[in-house]
Amino acid sequence: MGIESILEVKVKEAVAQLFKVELPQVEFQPTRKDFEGDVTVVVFPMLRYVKGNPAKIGEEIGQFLTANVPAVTGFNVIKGFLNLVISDGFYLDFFNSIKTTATYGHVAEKADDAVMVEYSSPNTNKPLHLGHVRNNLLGYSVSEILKAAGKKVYKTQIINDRGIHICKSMLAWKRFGNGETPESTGLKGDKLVGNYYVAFDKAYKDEVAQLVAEGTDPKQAEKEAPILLEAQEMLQKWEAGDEETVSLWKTMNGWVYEGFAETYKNMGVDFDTLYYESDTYLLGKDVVAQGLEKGVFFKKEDGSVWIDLTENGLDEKIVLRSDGTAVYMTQDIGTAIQRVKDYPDVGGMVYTVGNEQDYHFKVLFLILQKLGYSWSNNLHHLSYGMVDLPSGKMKSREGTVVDADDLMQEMSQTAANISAELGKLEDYDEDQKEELYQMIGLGALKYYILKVDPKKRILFNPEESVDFQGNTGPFIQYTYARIQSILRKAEETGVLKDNDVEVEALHAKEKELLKQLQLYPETIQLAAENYSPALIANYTYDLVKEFNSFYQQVSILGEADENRKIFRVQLSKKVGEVIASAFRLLGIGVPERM
RNA sequence: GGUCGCGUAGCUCAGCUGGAUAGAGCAUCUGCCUUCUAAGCAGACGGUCGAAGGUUCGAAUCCUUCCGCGAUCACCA
Repeated sequence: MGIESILEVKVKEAVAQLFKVELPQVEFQPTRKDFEGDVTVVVFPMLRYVKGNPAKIGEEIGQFLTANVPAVTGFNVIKGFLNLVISDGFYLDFFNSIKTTATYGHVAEKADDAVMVEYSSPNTNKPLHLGHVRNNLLGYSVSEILKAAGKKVYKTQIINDRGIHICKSMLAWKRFGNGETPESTGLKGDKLVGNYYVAFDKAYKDEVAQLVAEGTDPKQAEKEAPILLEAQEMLQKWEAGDEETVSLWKTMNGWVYEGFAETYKNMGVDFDTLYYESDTYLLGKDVVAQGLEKGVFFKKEDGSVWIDLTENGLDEKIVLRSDGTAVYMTQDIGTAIQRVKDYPDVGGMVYTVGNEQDYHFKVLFLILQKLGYSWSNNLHHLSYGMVDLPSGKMKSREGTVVDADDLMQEMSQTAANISAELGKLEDYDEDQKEELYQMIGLGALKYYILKVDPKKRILFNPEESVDFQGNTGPFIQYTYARIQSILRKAEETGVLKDNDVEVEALHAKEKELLKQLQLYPETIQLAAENYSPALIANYTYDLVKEFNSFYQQVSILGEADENRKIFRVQLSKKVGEVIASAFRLLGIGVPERM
């Protein structure tokens, strides 16, 4: 049990006894470094219940706690802040209670409480770019965090394999492709298909320009360019099940999937189950029909179906076209319901989708609530800001994108360059080096993206490479590697032990480390509640900074006292385990050496 | 125009449901490798927390107005 929960009870007891008042809650905070003490009780909020001078009240509570709580060995009061000094013994007991717990900080899975996390969900007509990277890293990490907080998690994505965008790539390939394949060109499938998407756009623009030159109104030209009309015709053929079209669609999608699979593997993300838009785009129509009967929706004269959300401060929103076909919203309603049918233990969902769709999800969740689904109160849109370049938005059609594969490759290369300069890995073979560089490069990239609050937009400057020093992934990996180095030496000299040891008078740095370790479980809970990997990243950074300071100031293996040496090794080991555990939640690996 | 989000040091970001003198990293400048990995440590420099009001014992945090940036307001997905 954490010190605060113990103190909470005792402070209430103190107030009850001293002032005959019941406190509903007590406010704690870690004592600031400039003051003596470990935990601070804020007296001000008590003034609503206890009348008097806050300093004096603090004084009296402090005396009570020192006399009645063994863990409290002293106190001081500054203004309305009661700073308590907590005994070394308390922190040592805490450490002994967790030091061999491999899953420290994690909560055991509650099986009845599953959640489905959707992320990635790319279009299948072009390669993944930096925006997808942020999406994937967030979705994956949040999934891991939710698991650590005791949820059962299904990771999923909906693959947008249908629609006019695919037809554009298909058409361009038919026209200009000469039968090219990933095999014949040596290109990754998604790259190949993406090239044709760009080729389509170029041809389209040329045609529009020509029409305009021939005197057509520019707006009309944009609608009437032959290649666009042909693409639309292709979509109709696809929907009608035309054999040749469907076959080409399958082939080209297949190429893209192979390309994506490679990218996902390199990125280190995965999925438990997949949904394809081509399977789900018709879902939801029945639900709309039922909702219409129930009066949730209403029909307009032209036959289109709408929902009126004006009383919720939103507008009217269409859920079915006048020709009876599904829109985006119809599909999402259907897919959500389908998912609960497929996985009945799912009681909530998380959608990792960019913030340009905030409105869509607000509406979707409201609709599902009005339809009366029990799980509709546990839906969350994990909304994140765009990743922009200094030149503005990334646009695939214009080629101003930071390609995911290229970026990961560059990061590994940077790691390799730095590593070669430092020259600490002379005895590693090429494969080991390659694996390590990838771990470090990816670690830098992932940390760089995940440490930022998801809501904020990221400005990514490809000219300035991602840092490897300071508050970065490699810094944390480096600290982990250092710890492993100590542990290897400790093992050789026989001081790597699990037994509890008596240590008197903790070093200030040891105590700080223990306090930081104590925060790990609540940090996971907080990160899960807020769907925020950034909290995990920042926690880990603080822990690592604390360890490096400790490492620099005290000698671990050079410590003369045997018990203390063993304790410091144990402490280092635990810090290493927590680093590894936290980084696993971020999807980042940790190296034995670097 | 309506709605939503963001605005903290030159740059990139922390700052939990309001709490003590607003914290890190990068950059710049000082020190520290014959002792556990210097991708490190210790320190200096750097802030009217976008602006103005308000609530409060106390506001970067909550409320209002305004300014700036972004997104969104399709029978596209």
